[in-house]
Amino acid sequence: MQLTCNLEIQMAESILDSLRAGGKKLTKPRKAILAILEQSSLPITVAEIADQLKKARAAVDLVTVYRNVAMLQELKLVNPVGLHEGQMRYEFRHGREHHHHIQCRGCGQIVDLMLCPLKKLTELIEEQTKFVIEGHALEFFGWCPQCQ
Amino acid sequence: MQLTCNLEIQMAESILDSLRAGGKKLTKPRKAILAILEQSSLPITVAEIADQLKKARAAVDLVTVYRNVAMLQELKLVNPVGLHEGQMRYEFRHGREHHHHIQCRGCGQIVDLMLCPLKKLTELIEEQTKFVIEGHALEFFGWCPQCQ
DNA sequence: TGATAAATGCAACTCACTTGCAACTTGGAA
DNA sequence: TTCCAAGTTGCAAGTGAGTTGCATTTATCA
Repeated sequence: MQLTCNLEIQMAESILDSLRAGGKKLTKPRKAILAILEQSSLPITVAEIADQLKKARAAVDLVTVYRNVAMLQELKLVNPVGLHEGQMRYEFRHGREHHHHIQCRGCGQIVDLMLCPLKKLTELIEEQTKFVIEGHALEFFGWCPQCQ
Repeated sequence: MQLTCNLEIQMAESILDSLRAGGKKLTKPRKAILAILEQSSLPITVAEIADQLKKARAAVDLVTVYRNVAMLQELKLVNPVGLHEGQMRYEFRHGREHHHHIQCRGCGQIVDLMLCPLKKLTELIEEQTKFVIEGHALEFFGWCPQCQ
């Protein structure tokens, strides 16, 4: 029976630096949460992070996951992804280009879309509205090949 | 003291037709909810609809507002607008062009953006992913002139 | 090694939204 | 005009995501 926790992965130095710069400690629960986020190729929910930690025998309280995700968001290490599902998803930022997502209305499957057509438009909107734009959310919804 | 309810407005025939076609009844609470939605120039929340009805001396239970908004969404008479505030907003569709929104991170102010750059991109994504795209959500976040 | 600031886990809470059900409207048929 | 079935409403109670308070624990650094 496998009793060791295999979440000890190599964390990029830049991430550790960001944490140190923010006066954050590298606790065991925090390392495990960071590992799950880094391993996940698509945005995941807080509950999913907690579930995976439980399965990996590194159970962490849901509250701790919420607090860590909020902290990582403040440090801009994770992006929130809102797909109008009733809960938020989060994805690691490190080493990934700015992108968007499409989700199937049938099975819920999420696919990365490695594109963003909004740079020019952002400037135009700033000119017209006098807002200073900080970010945007763009998601597509539809039906995947299997669910059509 | 004003005792009459001034929510009796002229409802577009097309809306009434959609309701009839769906086997829906035109109850007093429903008419009042439709009136609030039609009068609102920006997306509003369920709680805001209920508040406005209370002020107009036409109080309707929150549950009834939720149920009506869900029904209007199914009939495609209102659009959901998710600004990641912890609650959804809704806007009447009738007589308004497809558009998007920008919200100030300071004061929460919402402004309509009468544009959409996503038609061509949607076709491209359908080609590449083999999804059939049904809709998209695009919101901008930033700081309005007063909050900068 | 010891001090201290940060982090954790638990319990209890808030708030958006949903569900079950009995009582009440609406709108069409008799 | 009256009656009735389908649809609708309001209330109470429930669900589920996310938050808060607080006592205990842990990482970090002098």
